Amino acid sequence: MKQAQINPRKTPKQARAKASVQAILQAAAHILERGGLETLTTNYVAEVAGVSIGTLYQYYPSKEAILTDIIRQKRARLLEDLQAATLAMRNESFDVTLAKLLRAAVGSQLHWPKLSKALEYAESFLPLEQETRVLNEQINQTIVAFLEHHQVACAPVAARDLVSALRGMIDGAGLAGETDAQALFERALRLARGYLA
Amino acid sequence: MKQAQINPRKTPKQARAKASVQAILQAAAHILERGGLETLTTNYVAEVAGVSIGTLYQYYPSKEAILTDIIRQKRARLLEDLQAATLAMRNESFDVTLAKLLRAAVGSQLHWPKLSKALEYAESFLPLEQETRVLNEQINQTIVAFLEHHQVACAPVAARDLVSALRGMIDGAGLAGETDAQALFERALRLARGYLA
Amino acid sequence: MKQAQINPRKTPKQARAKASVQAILQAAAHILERGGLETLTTNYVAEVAGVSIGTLYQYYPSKEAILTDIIRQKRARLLEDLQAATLAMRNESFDVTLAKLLRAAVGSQLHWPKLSKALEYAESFLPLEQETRVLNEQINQTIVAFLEHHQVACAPVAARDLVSALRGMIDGAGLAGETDAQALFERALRLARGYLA
Amino acid sequence: MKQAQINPRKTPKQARAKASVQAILQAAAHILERGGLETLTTNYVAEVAGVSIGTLYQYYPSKEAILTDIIRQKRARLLEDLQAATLAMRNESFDVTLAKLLRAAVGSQLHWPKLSKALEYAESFLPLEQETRVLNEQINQTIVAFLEHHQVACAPVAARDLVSALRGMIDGAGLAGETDAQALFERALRLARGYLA
DNA sequence: CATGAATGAGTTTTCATTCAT
DNA sequence: AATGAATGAAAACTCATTCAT
Repeated sequence: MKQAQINPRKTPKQARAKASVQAILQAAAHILERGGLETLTTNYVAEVAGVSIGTLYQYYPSKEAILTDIIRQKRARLLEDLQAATLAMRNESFDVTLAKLLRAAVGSQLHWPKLSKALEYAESFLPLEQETRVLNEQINQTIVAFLEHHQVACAPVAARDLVSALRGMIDGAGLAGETDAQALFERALRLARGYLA
Repeated sequence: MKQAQINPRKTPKQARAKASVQAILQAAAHILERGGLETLTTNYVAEVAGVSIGTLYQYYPSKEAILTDIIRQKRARLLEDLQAATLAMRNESFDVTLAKLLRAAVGSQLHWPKLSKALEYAESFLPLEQETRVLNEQINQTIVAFLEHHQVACAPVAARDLVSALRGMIDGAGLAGETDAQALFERALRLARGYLA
Repeated sequence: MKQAQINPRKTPKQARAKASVQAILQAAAHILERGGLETLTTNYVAEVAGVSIGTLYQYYPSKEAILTDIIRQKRARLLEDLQAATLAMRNESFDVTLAKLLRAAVGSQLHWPKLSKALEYAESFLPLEQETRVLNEQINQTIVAFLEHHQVACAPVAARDLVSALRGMIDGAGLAGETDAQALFERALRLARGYLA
Repeated sequence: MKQAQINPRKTPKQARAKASVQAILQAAAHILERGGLETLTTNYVAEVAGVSIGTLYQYYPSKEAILTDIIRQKRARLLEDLQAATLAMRNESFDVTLAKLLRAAVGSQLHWPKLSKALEYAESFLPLEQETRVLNEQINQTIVAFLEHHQVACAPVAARDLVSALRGMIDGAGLAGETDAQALFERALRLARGYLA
């Protein structure tokens, strides 16, 4: 098993270059959503992105680097949403903040279920780069902080349980074809409240 | 996108042949548990199984067929366990049967978390053969029957939610290094009871 | 390019063994007629013949040996027919003997055109064993003798031309789906008579 | 029985790419002429062509695709020659045009007899692509038109007979080591004229 | 910077043949 | 003699990655 270089190669400065990078990431995400990890090949990503394979390798030194970058972006956005959800937690009831958190979670996963599942599986074998590991840690801390603020016992374990259970549940619903975020949110709320009761 | 043949090629009759097939399946499972889907190659499976590549292809026409067969075996065993758990449900309290079900679920997944996760991901892109689809349906029916027997509303949706949430949670715990089945079982119980309350 | 052993391994003496050899040859011929050389595999021949692959190798040391034996049989039968056709040539007109020869040629090829073509192509790369080379030589001699008896100039070349042209023509008709031996025979007669005029 | 993809993969645009494709086709033709179909392997073709196996598969998705393309090229050239031969047929005698046609036929086959035979045999099991089927049809039409212009009865059958008989005869001569095109041409003329008399 | 042709290690898969039972 | 499980060399084919233009 070779250890691929995963840090992005160079930061694009020109507008055209930024567009290429975005096109690559979006193409990869589309491919994952349609066919999963086993259909993700660099040549295909370049083709769908409308750039040459050479250009792709200008910005990403390996296929893993692309995957890692998608994960990083997703995590960064999720962290933002979770932090926004807990921003006012000191002045809010437990239920209100929890609802905000769950809406963020559902929103981040429901509409691209295959993509979510593929990225989740990819995380299990990719050597994530520093930045993404930090993001994951911050996501975890955000949940832990919320739970501890409300005196939940064993907050770290509870946070892990909730995160993985909710991921599973939302993915399951998405793969089964559900699209009604509100309905799913209500069940997620039941799950989380029940577990924490 | 090539559609691989997934039905086993011939049924081994002699004892020696059965041993080969078992060796192949066990080798593949070991490889998945150690390195995940991306390390599963037919040559490597044959090597670990201690058979020649030709022998492997006598019994399985493709890598996908091996994966499919592992999934089928796992599902068959899980179904057995779940059916055993619900056997006496008419004379038992809700909580007692639920506990039996959750013990079966935890037992089936906790000790081979990477294998579980890999198989679960594999299911999402493999065209499962008839038999496995039937097994999955029966597993689902077993849960649904249990829920309906206790007047749970929307039993089908609840069954799906619970199954996917629990799978996520148990995998998450296993990948995090947990091995204490009892502790995990208690949290799983909280999750399930809370959701169904 | 390995030089395969092509002589039959042992001459079957028991009735059962003779039946096995015949079954093998017929199976191979059927397979060639249906799918050509590229579908002829030893395991498939054994399966169609209803014998085990081990039994097949009891009688033929290689795939080439089977092909060679089919060719030998075909050639032996053709030689017989051609010799019968020329038996009375000293007391017959040119046209009468020629007609007999052509009937034999058409009869030997028309009904299994793909088989004929496959064997013909196989001859071009197989190291034919002694016996078959002798048969081919005798076939040629039979034609040459006939032509010389009627004072045809350059009989050896003419014999070769006629044999290969007629083979091509009969195969072409057979592959095009013709089955009317009489009609084809008449055109073959025109071809041969015209060439020799 | 797997159905291989036979359409060329991408059309080479740069000069370098065109050179690669030509090298591949020529290498394959050489290999066929030297050793026949059974010595034609993609790795060997790539080696002889002086390109990597990957390059070969950039342009041809399978061995069959290479064969098909060689056939297509051969047929295209033959059609050109036959059309040139019949261009002035309305102002020429039957014999003059026929001679031109036969020179084209002899010229196209005599010098690469094993290649011709291999391609002819390959045609019998390859699912030819549209373009080659059209070429074959046009070749046939060219002969039929010539025959009909001279009031030959049953022109379609006669065309088929002549084409397959001549192919067989020329191949037979070539495989026997003949290289004198003129001598062969004269015998071909006798054959054709005799048949059509 | 962008392109796309070329590379070749690595995988999958086949099939003639052997050999223990 | 017959069986069929096992073998492994060899063939087909993929795809991440490099590099000349």
